[in-house]
Amino acid sequence: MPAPMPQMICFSLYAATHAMQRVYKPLLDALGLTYPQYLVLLALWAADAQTVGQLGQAMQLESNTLTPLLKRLAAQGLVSRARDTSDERQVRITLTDPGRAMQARAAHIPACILDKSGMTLTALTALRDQVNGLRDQLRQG
Amino acid sequence: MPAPMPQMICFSLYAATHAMQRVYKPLLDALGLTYPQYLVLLALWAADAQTVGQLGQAMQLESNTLTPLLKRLAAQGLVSRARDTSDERQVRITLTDPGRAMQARAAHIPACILDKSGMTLTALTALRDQVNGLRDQLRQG
DNA sequence: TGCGATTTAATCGTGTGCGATGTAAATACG
DNA sequence: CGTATTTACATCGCACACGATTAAATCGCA
Repeated sequence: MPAPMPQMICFSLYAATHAMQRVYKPLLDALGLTYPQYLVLLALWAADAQTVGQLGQAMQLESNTLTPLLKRLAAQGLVSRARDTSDERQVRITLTDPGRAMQARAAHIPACILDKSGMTLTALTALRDQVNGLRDQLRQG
Repeated sequence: MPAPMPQMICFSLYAATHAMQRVYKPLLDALGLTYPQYLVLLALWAADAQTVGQLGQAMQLESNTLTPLLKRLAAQGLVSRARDTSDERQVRITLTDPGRAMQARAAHIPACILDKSGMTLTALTALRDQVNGLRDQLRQG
């Protein structure tokens, strides 16, 4: 697709993101998770009992996307959704026992991805930092 | 989101792609286009009269995604869809006059994106090549 | 204290992505 | 030839993303 640069970088990110998701797909299917659901669980494994808004800030998503996704995670019994008692506007998302147990069941995934990326950890880290830099520029611009 | 590397690069791409689409959004809204629709038009501006399969290969998308998208472009009068006379299984997508005219109406977009990226053309090119390299590795792995 | 403004989620409609399946045209092969 | 297989696209269902709107709780401030 010959085109001026900005299109090429945007298509590049678009295609790489889809390619990445396709690599994750079979691994996550075995756990009954989608890619965004997995990302939310990662956030909760790092810090449990976050509000919808906090998760939204971490993932850069609004409640219109997160609410249905979180309801599906709750329907699977991986998280519980409860209004915060001190501020009933907020809904706090908490891992259940199966939700915490899922972390161990997903523990092998990072190594699989690193393997399939065909890159060294160092190169991947450098690439991540550059992509994050672009993302931050785009956010504030 | 503290997590092992592969998650960080995957989330990095995920977030950067969304950030990129948010930058394009207001520019494309003015033209009545979505981001994937714009990418398809870019492909057609580069090479007109492609089949659904050829577009799918360029975009790495299947007909289940492209068919409805192309129908919306056709409904807007930007492309026409016609069975290939020599092989009726194939549907050939051809730009209409308004579809070709759209190229001029979208000509200012690349400069806007480059500006908002806050990066030099050289840096953006290098980043694109790295991301494409990762994408290719993931595809074949 | 009371009432408007703000904050936080949820809901609704549209448009992708994608697995699974269906259908018709073209091809392969006995 | 005629039938099986393959190819190319379309259809269906589900799960994101996201703009716009709504509803409830909280806050600010007279």
